[in-house]
Amino acid sequence: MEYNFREIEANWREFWAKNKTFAAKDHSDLPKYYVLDMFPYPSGAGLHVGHPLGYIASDIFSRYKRAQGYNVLHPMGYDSFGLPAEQYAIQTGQHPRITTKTNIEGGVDNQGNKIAGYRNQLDIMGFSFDWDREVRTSSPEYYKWTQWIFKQLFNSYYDETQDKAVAVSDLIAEFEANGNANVKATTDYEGSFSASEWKAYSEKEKEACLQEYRLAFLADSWVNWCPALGTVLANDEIVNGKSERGNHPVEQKLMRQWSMRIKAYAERLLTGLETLDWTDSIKDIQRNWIGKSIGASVQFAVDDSDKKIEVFTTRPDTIYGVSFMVLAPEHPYVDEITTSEFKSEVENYKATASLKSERDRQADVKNISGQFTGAYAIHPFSGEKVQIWIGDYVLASYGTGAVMAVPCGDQRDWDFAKHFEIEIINIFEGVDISEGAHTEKEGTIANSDFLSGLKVKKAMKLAIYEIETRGFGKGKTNYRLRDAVFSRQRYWGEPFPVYYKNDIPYLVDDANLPVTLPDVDKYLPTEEGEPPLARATQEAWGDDFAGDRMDFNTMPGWAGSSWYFLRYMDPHNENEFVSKEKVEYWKNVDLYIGGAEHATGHLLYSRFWTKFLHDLGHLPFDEPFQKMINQGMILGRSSFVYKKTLSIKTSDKNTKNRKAITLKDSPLILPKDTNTFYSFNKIPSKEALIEEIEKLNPGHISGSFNDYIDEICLTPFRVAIKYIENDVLDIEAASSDPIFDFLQGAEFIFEDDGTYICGHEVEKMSKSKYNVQTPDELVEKFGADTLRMYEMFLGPLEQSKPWDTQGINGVHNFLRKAWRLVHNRDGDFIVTEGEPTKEALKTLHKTIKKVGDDLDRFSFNTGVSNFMICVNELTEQKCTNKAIIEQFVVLLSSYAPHMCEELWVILGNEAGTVGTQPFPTFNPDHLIEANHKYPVSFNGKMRFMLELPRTLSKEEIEKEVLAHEIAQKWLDGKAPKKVIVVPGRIVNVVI
RNA sequence: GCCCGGGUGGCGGAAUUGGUAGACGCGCUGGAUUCAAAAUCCAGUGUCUUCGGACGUGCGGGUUCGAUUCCCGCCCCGGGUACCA
Repeated sequence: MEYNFREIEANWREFWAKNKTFAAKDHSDLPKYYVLDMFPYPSGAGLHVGHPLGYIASDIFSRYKRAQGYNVLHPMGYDSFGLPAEQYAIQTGQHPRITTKTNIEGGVDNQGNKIAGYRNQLDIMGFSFDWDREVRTSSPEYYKWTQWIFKQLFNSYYDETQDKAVAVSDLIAEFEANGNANVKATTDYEGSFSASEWKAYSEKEKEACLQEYRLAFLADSWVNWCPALGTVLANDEIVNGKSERGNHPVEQKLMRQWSMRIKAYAERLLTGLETLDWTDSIKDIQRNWIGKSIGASVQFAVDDSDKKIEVFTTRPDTIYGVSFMVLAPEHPYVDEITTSEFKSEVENYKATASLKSERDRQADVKNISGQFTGAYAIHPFSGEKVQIWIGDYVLASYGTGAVMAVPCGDQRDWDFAKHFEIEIINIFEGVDISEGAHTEKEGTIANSDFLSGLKVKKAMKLAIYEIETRGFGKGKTNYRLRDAVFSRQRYWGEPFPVYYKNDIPYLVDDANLPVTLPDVDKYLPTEEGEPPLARATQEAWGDDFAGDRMDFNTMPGWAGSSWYFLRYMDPHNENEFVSKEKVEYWKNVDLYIGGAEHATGHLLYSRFWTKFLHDLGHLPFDEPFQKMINQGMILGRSSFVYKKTLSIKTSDKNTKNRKAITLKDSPLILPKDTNTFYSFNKIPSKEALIEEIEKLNPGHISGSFNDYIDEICLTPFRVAIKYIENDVLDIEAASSDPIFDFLQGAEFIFEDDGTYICGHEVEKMSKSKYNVQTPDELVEKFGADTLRMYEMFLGPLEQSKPWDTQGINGVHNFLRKAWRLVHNRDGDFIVTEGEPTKEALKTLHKTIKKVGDDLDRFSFNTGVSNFMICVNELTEQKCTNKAIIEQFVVLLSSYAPHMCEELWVILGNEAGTVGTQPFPTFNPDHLIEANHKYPVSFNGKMRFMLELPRTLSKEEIEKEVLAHEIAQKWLDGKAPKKVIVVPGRIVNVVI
């Protein structure tokens, strides 16, 4: 029988599905192991070969863990709320629910495109997912519990005394008993009230106060508003001042929004990182994002005013270096403190600053701007008057939105002072600050009263002490992490379990969850600018409707993904989000595989929610993902054909049109555009092209032409990679595709062998670049086992690498060779019983050791190499021994499960059991040899190999080596200075 | 600018604790088989070479008997972040 992968793979997939071979048991005496993949958003474009990379690795690892005797939880689901389905709905009117279902289950979209379906695409890869546990974040059964968790957050506040989340009902009880005097909570509330005052508050006032404590709260906050998307965005959804999705501009807007008080967890999110087995790079990204800085908050009184400006500084030791203050233009005090003399200038500056987009401000780092307000602050220690300025280098959203400027110790303050000719006080002993600030946190403080003569570190401590004892402020830790905006003005997301009565938000009762997403007539904002859900009629909300109105927002994408790993443990539980018993058994994720791009979004929010649910006693752990591996991106390899229509880039920025290029006032004459395509190795050189142009422009082109013209080349056109094999273009097939009909009737300059060779470039895989490779095509051509092994063979999992199918034959051949190990030329099955040879045992055990070690360190690519070496050796040995082959099949089964199941049955074993066989045990005895081949080096350079018995002593080895004729030659009669002998390894002779 | 990764043949990559640099695969070259092609098999394949050997892991130094691996300085590429007070 030939290796008929199509038939074999189809049969086994059916077998696994029918027998639920990979179902995880919730009750087991076996130790548990939880392997999780980041679940995908099911887009209409389907999977390309980059997506399954991580899934293949996690699948291999799951199978390995099962072989090691673990009860493995390895689920898959869909992060199925999201923008693309909604955009599609806006364009086509099709309900996102339907689009989403089609994208998952396959079918035809309403434009007639065939959709393969994520599930089908995943299935053909032979993954050992426990599909009975599938979750979809957009299903009401799932988001019921997302809403429930939101309610817990709403009903909790962060108690800083206990350092955990506590029920708001406890807080209310405390307010009723003692007011807020003894409450130490993470809050935006600044006032104080007594118990009787609290009791006198109206319901509305009470709720307004509580909102400032709740972990999920409504607040008017400056949000990132994206007009093009019609929604607010979280900080992590913005890249370079534009929306991550669609690259639209984002502006600051004050809006009433749901937020999450993630700041309360800043310190725990930071320290928790130390317990995690994640890459340093991801941990660093999170550390930077949290952005802890230690210093002091100091109050500066404003002269002739009762206002006090609070600043945060990390350098309280430099307080005597303060020569001015700067407020953010948006700072609330600006209008009040500005003197009449400077009113109009300040107004102008504020207007200019507000017009500048976030992006402009970033681009404008070099441009120093600011405006004096006319007001002065009183230095708390020296009592001197310092000018108060506003400047857009101070951000309203960080710290207190105001800084004490110390130009001698901060470069930005220094630049500002220089620019506006403000005094620069030097408070560093023996440091020259004429050319720039002294920003290092070292040196001795001078010219600073009680701080003079102290080293920076000591001065900092003393300064904070004095600031506190004299009542100017206190030591403080500041975090860059902002509270996370949790509302989105979109349709396709979780509705909030919230209704309003007299503008007071109330939660929907647990018994009435989920609040299901109502149908609407259009997926667009209302004419009044309300979110799409405002379109839903009371009937559309059905029984969910309560109060005056429902909340019109939906939750952001990260709501559902923050806890999905918990739901897999207990996906059908109707009474709890996960049962205590099950979460107690499965605990947190042991291995999480996914992209590094979620470092500041999903990975931070999941940690936040996990810690929160832990605080409430629902989870026995407070970190969701113990170990994480970030797979690299698979890049596309785009192919190009080259048409002889010259592309010219000039250093002259004004010349956009190549035909407008002029030389010595007369237009540059270019060779006529042709319809001729040059094969890659036949492309005329730049010199040849210039020569051609010279002929057309006699006397105009000189040596300076090369300086003037940056680049001159044929015009490249992309061609879909499906028409290309080993860079050879199938002209006939490509030109019959309407997208590439420009090839029809074109002339071609071929290679000498008559083929047309394409050029290529490595870039991101995308539809528009015609370089997308789907797994489906490759599975059809080579089989899933080949694709699985090839994706692993490509290189280390964590590294980005270009996709190139050229090597896939090599892996396919390996599997055929493995198949032939037990089949003769006629395809008949052949194995021999009896004792294996010593050689075969050595090969097998060497492979067991290496493959096992490779799996333990997630080195899947070297694992594939080791299988290849094993098969090469066994083939050479003509080994057909059953015992050896069986062990080999078990070893290989995690990588190539279909073929191994088949071979396992052919070998006479029970169907479907290869995956539960114990991982073969390594026996080092089989590797021990009587002799060792010593590499013998002279001065560190290997000269010859010498096989010697392992029993020899150092002295005997040295004697044998020196007596060897090649050694004699290298010694050339001289005595060696030294001989290093590492028994069982190497010999190095120093001469 | 700062913080993380990374730089090894024509290509993807290997070398796990400082011990034979280039495993394995692709590609390429030659040969066998074939009417021919595909497939398969065999041999070769870092560079230079006076065929003795010399050089060789981004560059320059250092430690060591021995460095892709450790240390110092620099260059380049990828990712993150950026008036963060």
